[in-house]
Amino acid sequence: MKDPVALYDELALGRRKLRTIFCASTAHTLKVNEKLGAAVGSAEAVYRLRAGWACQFRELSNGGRTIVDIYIPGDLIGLDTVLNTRPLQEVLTLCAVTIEEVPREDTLMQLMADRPTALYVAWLLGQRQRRADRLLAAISGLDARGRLAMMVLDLYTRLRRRRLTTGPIYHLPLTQVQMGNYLGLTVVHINRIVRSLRDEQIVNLEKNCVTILDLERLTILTGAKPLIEAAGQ
Amino acid sequence: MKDPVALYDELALGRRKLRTIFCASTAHTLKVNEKLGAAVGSAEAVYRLRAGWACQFRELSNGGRTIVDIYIPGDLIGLDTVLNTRPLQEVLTLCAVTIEEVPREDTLMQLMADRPTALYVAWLLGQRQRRADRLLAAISGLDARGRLAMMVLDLYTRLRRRRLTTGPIYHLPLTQVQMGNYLGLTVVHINRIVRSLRDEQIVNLEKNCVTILDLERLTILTGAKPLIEAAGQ
DNA sequence: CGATTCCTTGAAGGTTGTCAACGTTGGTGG
DNA sequence: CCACCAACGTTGACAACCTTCAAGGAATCG
Repeated sequence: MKDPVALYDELALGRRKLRTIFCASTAHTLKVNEKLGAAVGSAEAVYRLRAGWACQFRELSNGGRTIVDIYIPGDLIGLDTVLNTRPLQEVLTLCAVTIEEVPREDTLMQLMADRPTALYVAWLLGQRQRRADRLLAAISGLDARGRLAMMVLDLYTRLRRRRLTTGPIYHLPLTQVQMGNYLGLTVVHINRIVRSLRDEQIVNLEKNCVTILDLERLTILTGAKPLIEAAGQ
Repeated sequence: MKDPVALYDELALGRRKLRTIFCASTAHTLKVNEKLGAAVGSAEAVYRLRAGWACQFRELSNGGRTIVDIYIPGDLIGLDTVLNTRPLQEVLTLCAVTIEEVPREDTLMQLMADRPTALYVAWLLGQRQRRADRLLAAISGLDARGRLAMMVLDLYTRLRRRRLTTGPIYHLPLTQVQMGNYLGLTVVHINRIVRSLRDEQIVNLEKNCVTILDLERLTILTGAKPLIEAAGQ
């Protein structure tokens, strides 16, 4: 890259501008299990989670739901779907939530007219994409233990980066059914895996509270299957 | 949305501008199984597939690969990773390919300074995201037959939209190993599913050539499992 | 022709889903 | 306060799906 420092500065500038816009916007509070589109004003808007968690899901004609992304406080929601014609995806709160809303016409057109914010939006979209790709790789290539380990570690990393947790412990407002929808597994199996990871003193997961007991073994689970490996290549 | 027609027009304008930029750029040809970063100039660039297919993948510390997206002629490559610091993902050609390359510093900064192109880039990023989410939902919620059906149908739809195929038949430059990496299955199982779908006269898939025999049943496979269902809720 | 890669098929075993039942928790109203 | 209800968590038995292992066939290219 020609001038990485300039790019970094410009992204930081875009971030500040965006934050300013959202701070000046109207704030709403939502209860657990509310859909964003239905509860708040227009269905097509961009939101920012000030407090609480949410998730994006798709309905399977099956009847089941697949959770494709999890949002933690500070995340922007709806940037990836705002330009799409049909909203095939929806957003659900995972606990009581405070969100800042900016209606579509006010935001997006203005944001994209200014290079720093446009760059920052593109960066955010890239972040979301990388999360999706990581999840895809985990579901596609790991067994149930690896997937759960990846979820625990991934959220842990994201929370730490935002300074939302300090120790190896955090609040996880997901039911086991929802973990199953996120990881492509059934409740029953999630339950078994949770138990086995607790029995092995790797991670404790109960009452919406995650405690990482052995970070090293947890990390190993996310990358290499506990088989012959390491000689692979 | 306030003025959908204006947005649509602006996106179309951005698309034309982007196309102009790429048409004026240098074109490269690549053989099958070449990595984009290594083969062409700088590792950090944005490409456009003029002819041929490519795929984006992640290495599992396992040794295996997970294909997270498939690119067909006309697709832009690298927009989602260009702003990321570490290139944890790579792009591989699936057949002989002609690509247009625009180095990062020339493109991105200019693109994002202009609203129509910035909007179009955001739209493209949203498209890529939706593909990822669809794949995620399929792998997460469908059995092997459903996943393969979804892949066949998805690529069919994309090719038709680009006018790259007319009848219910198209060229698919993926080996069965690669299909497995894309769908989270093993070669052996892919092979069995391919056979079963052919035996049932739903889709014929041999020699890199897909022939859709029964579009209706194929569509059913992608949505509802062939079990009790439909009474679900 | 040999070498490599890809496709194909069978048998055995493991991971995960399904079904069914019960325990636990938290909230609501009599 | 207690009964009740609903949602969530937990556990066992069994079946289905998919992987692994192994081996051979087919196609492509030097």
